[in-house]
Amino acid sequence: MNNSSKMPSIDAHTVTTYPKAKLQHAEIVRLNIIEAAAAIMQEFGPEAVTIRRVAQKMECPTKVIYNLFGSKEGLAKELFLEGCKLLAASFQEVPEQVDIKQYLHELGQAYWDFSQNYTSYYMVMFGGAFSEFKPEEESLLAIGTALQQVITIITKAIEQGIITEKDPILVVNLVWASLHGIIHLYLGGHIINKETAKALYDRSVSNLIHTFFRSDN
Amino acid sequence: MNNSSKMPSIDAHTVTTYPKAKLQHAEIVRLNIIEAAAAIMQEFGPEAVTIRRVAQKMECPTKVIYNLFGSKEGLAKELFLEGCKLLAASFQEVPEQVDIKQYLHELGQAYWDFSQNYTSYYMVMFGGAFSEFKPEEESLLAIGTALQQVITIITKAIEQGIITEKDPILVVNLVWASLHGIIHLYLGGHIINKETAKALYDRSVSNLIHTFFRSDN
DNA sequence: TTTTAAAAAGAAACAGTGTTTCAATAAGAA
DNA sequence: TTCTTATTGAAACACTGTTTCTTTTTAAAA
Repeated sequence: MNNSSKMPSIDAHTVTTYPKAKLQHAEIVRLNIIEAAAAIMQEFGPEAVTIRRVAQKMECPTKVIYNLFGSKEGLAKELFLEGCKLLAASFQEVPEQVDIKQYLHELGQAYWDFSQNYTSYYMVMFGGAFSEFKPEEESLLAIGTALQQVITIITKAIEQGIITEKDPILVVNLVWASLHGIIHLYLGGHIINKETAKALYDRSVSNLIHTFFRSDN
Repeated sequence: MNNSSKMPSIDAHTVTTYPKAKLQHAEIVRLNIIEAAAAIMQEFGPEAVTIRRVAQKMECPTKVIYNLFGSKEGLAKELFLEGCKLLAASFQEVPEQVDIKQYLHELGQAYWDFSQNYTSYYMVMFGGAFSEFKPEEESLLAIGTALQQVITIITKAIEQGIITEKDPILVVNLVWASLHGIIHLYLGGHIINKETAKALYDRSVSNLIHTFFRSDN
């Protein structure tokens, strides 16, 4: 019985369908709409996320969504940020390794897994699934946060002198872009076979690590 | 005065706006529609290519386009194939170099230039600009043809033993995907600055060549 | 507590999309 | 010339993102 705080007994994730919450709980409705949109997206793909469909799932008029998000782009941005959180969480689940190379291999694997387990999010974030949405400053920053773990480990490797390149962001961008390229060509249907794509991916991870790390060991 | 062949004196690129050509010159109309779509796309971007707009430019009902292409996807495919031809031409304009490494550098530069000079085509071919279009067998083959020049030079390098990896397709895919990743992140707004993107690109080209070629020279 | 002004609801409409229908029309073969 | 087949071209359908507008509700002021 933890209904202690200011809000009356309303659980955002169970009770609050739209009409009961209304404007006094605008923030809760907002979160529920994002949740509804995410659910539709994950089940039917990003193209299935239409304002009307989200409104229907929320049993509310489309106007409510426009009041809270301004436009579809506004809702898309929230899904983008949600995806960034999920990616960050995926990286954080990778246990830190003493062997930096091994650690990077596993972070690379985590990135691949994310793209396969959350394909819709990946396409929204990096595949342009919502063509109306282009990442602005806040969204770009969220990607930076998600990649923080990778940036940190690369920076550490540079400080330890096992990576000769001085700019960690440059290294991260080179690695990120290369791996993204394979994932994106696969998701776009240019690489037909998943095993082929994964083999390319693993090979690319190895090549990249080999490129940036000193030759010995 | 070269109106010698079977067709009466009709120049596809000047005279034949839609109503005059009609079905007796269905193939000419077809080509004109592709041309009109391409013109709209290059001037206003892929999202501006709508059936109605193309039909308006051709002064014909939308039905004609559906009769000739079946769907918007059918028209998108033609633009895709058109782009493949342009990419192939871009590669062919690169003079063959005796130094294979140098040649690859210049082919890499040609790929970058193509993405910048024909951004709309690039987005249709590799960026999923027409979400309804996914490349099928014929389209994938057209990409292969466009990349033929690269495949050939890689194969030659393998035969000469200056690339140790045995599978030329693997090498081409790794290079292609990596470079595509950078271009795509740039076009998608994830890399804000063009100079940054180009620097990343050049560095990636160098890294890739260094990875696959024997260490000496 | 009553009045008043602002804000949100909720349906309906607008402008656009890809696509299909269907009468009127034209084309090529019999 | 007649007949059958295919094309025309406008209109409609089902969908999209978005906006308008009247009714209702809400929160603050008197």
